[in-house]
Amino acid sequence: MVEGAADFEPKHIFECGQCFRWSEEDDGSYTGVALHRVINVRKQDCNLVIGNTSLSDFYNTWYDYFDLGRDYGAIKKELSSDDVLSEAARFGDGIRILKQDESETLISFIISSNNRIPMIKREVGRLSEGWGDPIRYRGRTYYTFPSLEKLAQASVEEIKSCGMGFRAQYIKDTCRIILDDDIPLYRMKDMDYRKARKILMGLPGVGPKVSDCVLLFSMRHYEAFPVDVWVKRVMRHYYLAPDVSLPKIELYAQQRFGGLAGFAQQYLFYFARDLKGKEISD
DNA sequence: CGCCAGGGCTAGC
DNA sequence: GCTAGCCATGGC
Repeated sequence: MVEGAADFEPKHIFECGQCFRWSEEDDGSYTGVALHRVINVRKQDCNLVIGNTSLSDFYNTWYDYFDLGRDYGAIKKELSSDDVLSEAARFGDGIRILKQDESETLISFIISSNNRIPMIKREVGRLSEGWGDPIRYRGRTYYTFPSLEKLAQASVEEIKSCGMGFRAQYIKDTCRIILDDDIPLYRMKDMDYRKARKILMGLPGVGPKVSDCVLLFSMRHYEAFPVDVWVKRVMRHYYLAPDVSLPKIELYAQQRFGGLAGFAQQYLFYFARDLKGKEISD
C-alpha cells in the first residue's frame, strides 16, 4: 500500500520517545503493534508503504494514528523563526506526533517514570505478553497491549514480575480507579487541556510529566510540553537560566510556542538526545 | 525539605 | 571492564 507522504520519516517518528512498541527490522523498516493490529512501515522513495493492512484500515485507522491530515511543513516553518528550533526541526525532519490509544499511553508513561526507554519497552512488552492477545505476523508472534479490564485482574505481584518495581501498585490502582469511577479517558481529547490534565494528575503514578505525555501522544493536546531531562537541559541551555524550575520551563514554552508547544518539544527532545551532554550539560 | 523505592542502562573512568 | 549516577512519582 503506497501513498505519497511528505514529512514522514519512520526512524524519527518511532525513536523520538513517544511510543514503545515499534522495532526496526534488518531491512530498515519498522514493525509495531498498535490499536490491536500489527503492521510494517517503511519509506520507499517519497512514498509511505504500510504492510499487513487494508485500504479501509488505512483510512479508518492509520490515517489518524499517523496524523496524516496535518501539514508538518507549515508547523516547521512557523517554529523555525527561532534559531534553535530551526536547527532542531531540520534535524528531526519527518517526525509526526502519533494519535495512540489512551489507556496504552497512560499505562506506558506510568512505567516511564524514573525509567529508561529500553527498559520501558521491555516492561510494556512483558505486560502485553502476559495479558494481551497474540497476533501472528511473518512467522513471529506479537501481543496487543492489554485492556484496562485485563490489567485490573492481574495481581500487583504479577505486574511486578514484569520488572515494574514500585510502579506495579500505581498501574493496578490506576486501572481500578478508571474502571470503578468511570474516568472518561476516551473523552479527554475533546476536553479543555487544563481540565483533562487535572483529571490525569489525580491518578496514582501520574505527575505533570506523565500527564503531558499522555495528553500529547494520545489525546492531541498540542499545547502540552512534557519536560523530561533532555528537554530540561536544552531549554535551560538555549532559552533560560540554568536553575529555572520545571513548571517555569513549561510555562515559558507554552507562551513562546503556543498551540505548537508539543511539536516543538518533540523536535527539541530528539535533537537534545543526539547532542547527549556535549553542548548542553547541566 | 531530602531521602528512598526496582533495576538496568549509560556515562565516565 | 567496572561502577556510580541516574530516572519521575509519591510516601515518609
